[in-house]
Amino acid sequence: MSGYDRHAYEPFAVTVDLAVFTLRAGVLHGLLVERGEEPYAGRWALPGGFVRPDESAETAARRELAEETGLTDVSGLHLEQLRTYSEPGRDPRMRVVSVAFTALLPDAPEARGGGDAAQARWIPYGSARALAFDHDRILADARERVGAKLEYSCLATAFCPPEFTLGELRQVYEAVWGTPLDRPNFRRKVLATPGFVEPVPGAARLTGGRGKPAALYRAGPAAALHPPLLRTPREGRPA
Amino acid sequence: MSGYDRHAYEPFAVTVDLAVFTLRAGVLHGLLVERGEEPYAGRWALPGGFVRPDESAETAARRELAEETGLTDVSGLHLEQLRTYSEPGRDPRMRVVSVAFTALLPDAPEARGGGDAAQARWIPYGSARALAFDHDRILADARERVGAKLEYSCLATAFCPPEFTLGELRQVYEAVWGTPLDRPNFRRKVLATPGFVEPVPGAARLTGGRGKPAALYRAGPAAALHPPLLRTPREGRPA
DNA sequence: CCCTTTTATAGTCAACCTGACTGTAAAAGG
DNA sequence: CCTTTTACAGTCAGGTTGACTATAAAAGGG
Repeated sequence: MSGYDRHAYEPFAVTVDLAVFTLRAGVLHGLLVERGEEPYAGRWALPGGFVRPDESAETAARRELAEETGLTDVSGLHLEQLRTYSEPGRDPRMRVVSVAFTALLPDAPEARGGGDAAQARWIPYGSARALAFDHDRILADARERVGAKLEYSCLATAFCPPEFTLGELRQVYEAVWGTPLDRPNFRRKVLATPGFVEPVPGAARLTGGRGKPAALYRAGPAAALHPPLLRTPREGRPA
Repeated sequence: MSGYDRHAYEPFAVTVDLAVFTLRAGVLHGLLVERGEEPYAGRWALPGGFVRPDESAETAARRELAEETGLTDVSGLHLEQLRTYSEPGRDPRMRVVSVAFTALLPDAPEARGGGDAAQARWIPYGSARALAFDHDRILADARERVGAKLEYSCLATAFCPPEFTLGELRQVYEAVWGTPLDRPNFRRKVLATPGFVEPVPGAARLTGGRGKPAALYRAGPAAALHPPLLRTPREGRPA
């Protein structure tokens, strides 16, 4: 903060923007709200809002998340800072610096357009284009970050309910990465990672759809995956 | 931005803080400035300053980096957003939201206290305690991030001059991770990763200190490491 | 009620990667 | 000249991964 005591400073508006993801029927969805006013009236945008004077960005993000999803308890949800977007001109009205967050939800309560948004809705990722402001880019950055974190962290369980099958966990990876994974290999890898998942002791089995019932698991205490679960490297980079 | 059009907003001051790292004699150093005024007068702090109205945080960070290091060309240096710190009360005078950046320098020009700081100096990481504001935490977060990125990216070359030996590259990993690495295995791994480094074609050899002269390499076109170069997992997490 | 489809789970096998280690070469310093 | 230091080549066993086969247990359709 060398310029701290010498230069005059200009005030900025500070907002949070939320890239909220969930899985519905094995497809990655993002939460979007329809704007009611100019600029970008009628366009879809990420939920978010101003940071209040007594809040940190994290606190504001969690408050907005609760307002927008209609969930009464968002304390256990995964919420993580993505990055801050501060280009001049990203908001046509004034100078706005926005701290973007990524949130992951296990199930998808139908979004009630809480707060002040006209309406909120879960949209399959990729089917919404031309969002307001620079929200297309924020959403893409968030998805990329989530995909990368699946490789070396236990983040995937944040998409799952408290008890889940390994098939559901695999669907998280497949939906976010957009690649099918080998079932037996995925199973072996997950079970070999200490602390990733732990079996639910009771003779617990679940019948969701067709095939053989699957054993239930809970998220384990581990936060990181050692060694990581890597996406197939697209191609070797040529020298 | 659901609250965008309904709630009044409060202005914030927006600053950038820089965690600048370099290697001197194989030891990780951070760039710190001594504060000349209250609060925290006389204490060490991260370099940084206010974001100007026509700047993005990235632009402001690069400008401050040039001012603080005295380098005439900082365009090629690695500069990356770390995260944003926004706790109320992190600055006793006013509401300041700070976007923190991490920068990596190959060599260490003796820091001239450019800009407005009383003086700027390279301090071995870990020997400076009780920095001003929340800068201890920012610096620790930055080091952790750099250590993690060394695993799965080609970031290490950002600490090296344009041409370097594999020994120098290995010292980067050892200094940031605080662990000695096996020389032959490190060499094998780096050379087996396509695009990480490429040999300097001329009969290029360098004599730095003692032993056998080493071949010179340049940074290659790759940005990511596949598969990653992992730190030894400290210990298996107990179930 | 049988047969097909779907999913879970067990297991095999070869290729690859990694960590630990040995050996040789080429310089500097005493 | 001998020791120390660093670079570099190579070996070897164990672990991990990707590809693949096989079996079990359910649902759905005829």
